[in-house]
Amino acid sequence: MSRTGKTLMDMYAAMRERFAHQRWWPGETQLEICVGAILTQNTNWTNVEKAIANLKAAGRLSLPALAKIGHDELAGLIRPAGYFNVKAKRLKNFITHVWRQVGDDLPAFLDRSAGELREELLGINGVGRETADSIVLYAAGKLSFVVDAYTARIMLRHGLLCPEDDYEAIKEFFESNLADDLDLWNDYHAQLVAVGKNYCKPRPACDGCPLEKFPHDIRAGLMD
DNA sequence: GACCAGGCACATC
DNA sequence: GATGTGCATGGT
Repeated sequence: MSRTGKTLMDMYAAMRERFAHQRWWPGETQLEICVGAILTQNTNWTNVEKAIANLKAAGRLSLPALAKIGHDELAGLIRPAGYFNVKAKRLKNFITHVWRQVGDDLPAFLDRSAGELREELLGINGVGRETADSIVLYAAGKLSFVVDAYTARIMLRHGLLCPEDDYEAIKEFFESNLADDLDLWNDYHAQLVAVGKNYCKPRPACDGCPLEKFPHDIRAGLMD
């Protein structure tokens, strides 16, 4: 293993010791994972849980039900997840795409190589790189490392990547330095999210800094 | 009241 | 190709 690979594994060990295995994705079925992946776009997971609970309570968390549901009803059910109008469209795009291809047989849709499935998903309007990778890794159970805002922020702050590294560069960094181990890729991303949620905030905590009383946006007040 | 949360598409330059 | 903007609820 490369020195970089060893560092990544040491980081994983440290996170794992602190948080324990995260047992992701938090969803009972492949469909629930796909739905959650779309609903969690730029949104706190607790809000997504409310939306998914609404779908379950309404008996709408199935491919046939979602294939039939109208925009207004769907938007109303997923309202707590935020961006409910755009997410209703994105969810519909995904469901319609799958339904036309395999009907109610989601496992059949997911049953192809990671690369092929990723490209297929990226062709759906509303499914971007993170959403596609989440579905490939967590719903299909195939090797595709998931990069998110936490991942980029944490790795940047630890000097393991540059500000100009884009999604694909970060993804490649992990995929080429970690062993091809589904459980490792699964939990590595989940551990990074745990670190991000608990410690690695956009505005770093600056307790004790001599400049603490000067706000980070000090220039805004000087521009008048 | 401000900030933040497991993005993405689209308009504009 | 890079940058800016709209989308929206709910917790801290």
